[in-house]
Amino acid sequence: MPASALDDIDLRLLRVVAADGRATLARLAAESGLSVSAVQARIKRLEARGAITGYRAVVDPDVVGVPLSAFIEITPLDPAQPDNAPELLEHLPQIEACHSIAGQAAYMLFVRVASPRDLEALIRDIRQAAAVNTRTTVVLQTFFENRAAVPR
Amino acid sequence: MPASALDDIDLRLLRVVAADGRATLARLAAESGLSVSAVQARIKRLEARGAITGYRAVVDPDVVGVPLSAFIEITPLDPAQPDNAPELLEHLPQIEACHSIAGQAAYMLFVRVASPRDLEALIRDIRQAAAVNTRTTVVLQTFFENRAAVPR
DNA sequence: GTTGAAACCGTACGGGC
DNA sequence: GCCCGTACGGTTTCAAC
Repeated sequence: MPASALDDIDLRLLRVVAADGRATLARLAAESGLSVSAVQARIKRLEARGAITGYRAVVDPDVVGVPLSAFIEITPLDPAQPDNAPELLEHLPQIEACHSIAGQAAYMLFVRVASPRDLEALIRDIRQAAAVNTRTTVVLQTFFENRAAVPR
Repeated sequence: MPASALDDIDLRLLRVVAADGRATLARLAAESGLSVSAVQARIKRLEARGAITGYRAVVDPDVVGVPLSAFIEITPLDPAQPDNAPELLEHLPQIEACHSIAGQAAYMLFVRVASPRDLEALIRDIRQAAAVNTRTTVVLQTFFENRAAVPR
């Protein structure tokens, strides 16, 4: 796949659409100085190239019943075994993110659950599904998250 | 602020729109069995109630030049001082999320930067801005993230 | 990239349950 | 209260340039 670099207008469009996924082509055109059609062609290119991987509504976790979140670091019980923890854990919808990390643990998960009781059950499920030890850090308060990551 | 609970249709709409922030009212109507007007009224209610806090395009960090991410735990140097680290750090755009946490550290940050060099500079900025110690865990690979968090 | 025209969509309003 | 149908203006789409 080719990789003609993003120019300033692309970055500008990405910044706007990252902040407002429903921005109209007309607004994007106004903010970039291009015509509506030119903007549309660029957006389609950005989607095709994988620069834009999707669009989502941001949902308040509290309102939909998952007010408790936590970081869970996991480490395989047997380092000799093949390690495919991400695949083994993918089916658990409470796991919002899964990163492999440098440091003592092998992976860092970010999870959302309804209650401490559900967190306990989830940790049990994770340990069992992936044969890992866990180290859980409960989130007390979230000051901000989901901030758009398109550098100026 | 009232809080009439979300019914099954609301949750269904949230699930669809969380996965596809550009889903049309027509599609939401088809998937929920309601008319376009009814769906529109519900979406507006969900936005007004704060169940939907916004819409965004998901941008590939690699493509926009921030391929390196990390978790940074921070702890105030002087526990006696008033602790307003989140406000002191808000101006740093590389910080994508800031949570206060239970455990040894006070806050967990998630950051994105272009290079190890930039990570070093960011850590220095954080220490200086908020008068904190830091403990950084570099992300080696992200298997998944941004998974929609609307429970079934 | 641009223009323009047609199809589609979001919105407001009227009405019925 | 919640829902449906319709009409209008804005938006997306795609051809031709």
